[in-house]
Amino acid sequence: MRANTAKQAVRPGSAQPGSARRATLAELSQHLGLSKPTLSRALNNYPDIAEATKQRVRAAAEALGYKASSRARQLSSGKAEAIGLVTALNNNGLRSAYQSEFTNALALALSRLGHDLLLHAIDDPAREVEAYERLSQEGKVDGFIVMRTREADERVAFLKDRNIPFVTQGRFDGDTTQAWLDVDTDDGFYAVTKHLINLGHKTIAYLAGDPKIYTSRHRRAGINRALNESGLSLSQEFSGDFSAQAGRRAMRQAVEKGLNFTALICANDAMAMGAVSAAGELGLQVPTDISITGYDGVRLAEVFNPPITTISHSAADCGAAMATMIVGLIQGKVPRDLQQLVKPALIPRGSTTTPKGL
Amino acid sequence: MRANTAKQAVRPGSAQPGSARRATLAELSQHLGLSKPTLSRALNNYPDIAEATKQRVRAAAEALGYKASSRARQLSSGKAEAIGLVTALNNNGLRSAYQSEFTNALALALSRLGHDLLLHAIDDPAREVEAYERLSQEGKVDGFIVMRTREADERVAFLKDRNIPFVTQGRFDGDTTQAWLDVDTDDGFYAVTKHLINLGHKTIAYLAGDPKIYTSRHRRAGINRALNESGLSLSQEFSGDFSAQAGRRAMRQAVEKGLNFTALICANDAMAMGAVSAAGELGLQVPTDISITGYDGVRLAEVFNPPITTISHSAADCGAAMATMIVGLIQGKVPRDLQQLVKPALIPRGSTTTPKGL
DNA sequence: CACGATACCGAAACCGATTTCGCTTGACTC
DNA sequence: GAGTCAAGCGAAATCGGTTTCGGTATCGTG
Repeated sequence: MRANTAKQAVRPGSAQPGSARRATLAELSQHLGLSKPTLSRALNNYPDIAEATKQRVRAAAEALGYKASSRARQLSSGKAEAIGLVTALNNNGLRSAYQSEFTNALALALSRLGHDLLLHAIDDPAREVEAYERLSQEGKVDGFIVMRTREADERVAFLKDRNIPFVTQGRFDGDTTQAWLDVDTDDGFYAVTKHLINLGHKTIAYLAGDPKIYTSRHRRAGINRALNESGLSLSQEFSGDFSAQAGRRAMRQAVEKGLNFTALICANDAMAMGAVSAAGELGLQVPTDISITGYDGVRLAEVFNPPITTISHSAADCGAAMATMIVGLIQGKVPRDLQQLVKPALIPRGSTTTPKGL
Repeated sequence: MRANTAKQAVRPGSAQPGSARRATLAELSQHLGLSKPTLSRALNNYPDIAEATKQRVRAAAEALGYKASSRARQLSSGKAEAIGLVTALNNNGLRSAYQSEFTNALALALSRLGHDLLLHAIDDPAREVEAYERLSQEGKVDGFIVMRTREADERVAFLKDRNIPFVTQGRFDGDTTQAWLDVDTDDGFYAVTKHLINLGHKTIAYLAGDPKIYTSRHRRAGINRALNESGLSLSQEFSGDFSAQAGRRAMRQAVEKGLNFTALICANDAMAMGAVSAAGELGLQVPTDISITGYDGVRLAEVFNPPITTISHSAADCGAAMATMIVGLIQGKVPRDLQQLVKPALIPRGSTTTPKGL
């Protein structure tokens, strides 16, 4: 009998590339002379299996290249081991930068916690809830991350009704049992407004975003708080939809009507960048003629011309935090940090300075 | 006996919100007096089930709110019904905009084809292959989308070896059996170079990206082709890493050495925007003093100040196309469009004009 | 020495679908 | 009227794990 070429011989079906058949628990069982339940418990580190056995099992599993089939595990355990993230296709290429960073962080943190991230995109916003329904009914996910909650959010209503675990990005003021993470937008806009006031601005305008977004009123609240403290009030207000185009439009409107403010607070970076661009085209110098601020901390704002003063928080941190929350909820251990309010930071940059007269 | 409240009574376990227990095939079977296999085949529209029976089954399924458990189906059918997308966490917030758009389109198209998108993020690029291995070994996905292939790509090598279906974004020149989609970068850079030449530029520089990226040589090829046709050659060449910072660095370098060109072609939009920003800070007017071009069609480039002339293609179209390809591969029907070369389009904008002397 | 703990492990059921194989029927042929 | 064939459906196995419920040693204890 020849010395057999150990490694190849050990793993029968998968020597040649292509035959990707992996070892099953039954095979491992036969190989070791131990029952399937014992193997299962050994591999999952149950306390009622002898340490020596565990070692032996683990070694054999390693040698045979055994990896538990997640499909089988999911079926028998009744868990999908996955979290759903439903995103409606939006044409806002700027916001998606934040989203992308957030999503990646979320996926990373989830996988560390033994869960996958199931990304589901829809193009028809009207059928959003349907997506949640399908994913949960078919048992593809154990819970959801719900982004950018709205007032009277039908997604939230649905998930609550079905008792499906979920964490929202967006707070719930009344409900103390609902898990959410939110950015302290109020605080952020207070800071940026204060920043402008401290620079000497007395005529400040605001370009708002979609009022349906939950955080819209927090933005205005922060701004008003800062203005009130100094006995000021908003010189003018525009409304936009968070797009760069909206920023351009607002800027044009402002100039057409005769510019009556020295600083413009924008509800997000995209609109700020749009406004800055338009300002340049309209013969206004930023920041000497007009100061403009954003919100989000989109990386691009940093290299914009001029770089945009903004308020930012770590998308990655938020993603990681929400991952922990949702997995905690699913596993039944209600996290104590059920509701987290993240403080954003003011990042002063080149798009703001003292107003002209000063 | 009272008239029972029909709807609630029909579906036993799920009247009250919370008890999310769905009907199973066995229950449906009992309800209808038909066997499980028959139900399964009826619901999956097999030809050997009477049309009348199908109708009856479908109606009952609808009434009972029956949705097949994807977990069970996945186990018995041996398919994960999911495609994996592994992304290494990168700090490039600009590129992620493209990625996000692509990913969403991919997810949308996949779900239409009955597949899910499993997003897996990793932070250690060295363990990238490990992620592919785990996802496939555990049977979580049926195939992969591999982004931005590199020369001697170990991901590709691994997947090929294991015979796991995958589609790459990035071509393979030799291999005609490998499924890929690529952008005709060569064509795009030819176009942008031609654009500059037509404007009258004779001294053109190039800011390259990571040379390890497969497409890097296509960029240069396109540029050279256009230059050669006009008897020109590159005035200067910089190297960067696709980040906005790299664009700033290159611009500073160029000015320090005494600017000896009138146009700068950047390997992507992010670097172009960085370069434009830096140019402004260095007292150069874009485009009058220097023309700068990008590549990618990042939405933000559109509202940059000035808007960046760039070369673009639809990330969404690419995502959808790749979804079709990978699902086709998995289902064994090798698509005829196994290899797709997408033509990008030149988008002339404000960052390019005729050089100063003209 | 008998008895109850305790530590480890196994048999069988189970999760909820799909798949294989074969069994009825009725219609149709000769 | 026997034989053939297709249409329509069901029994049982299967996918590969986990869970439930016990069973067997081994050990200490009174």
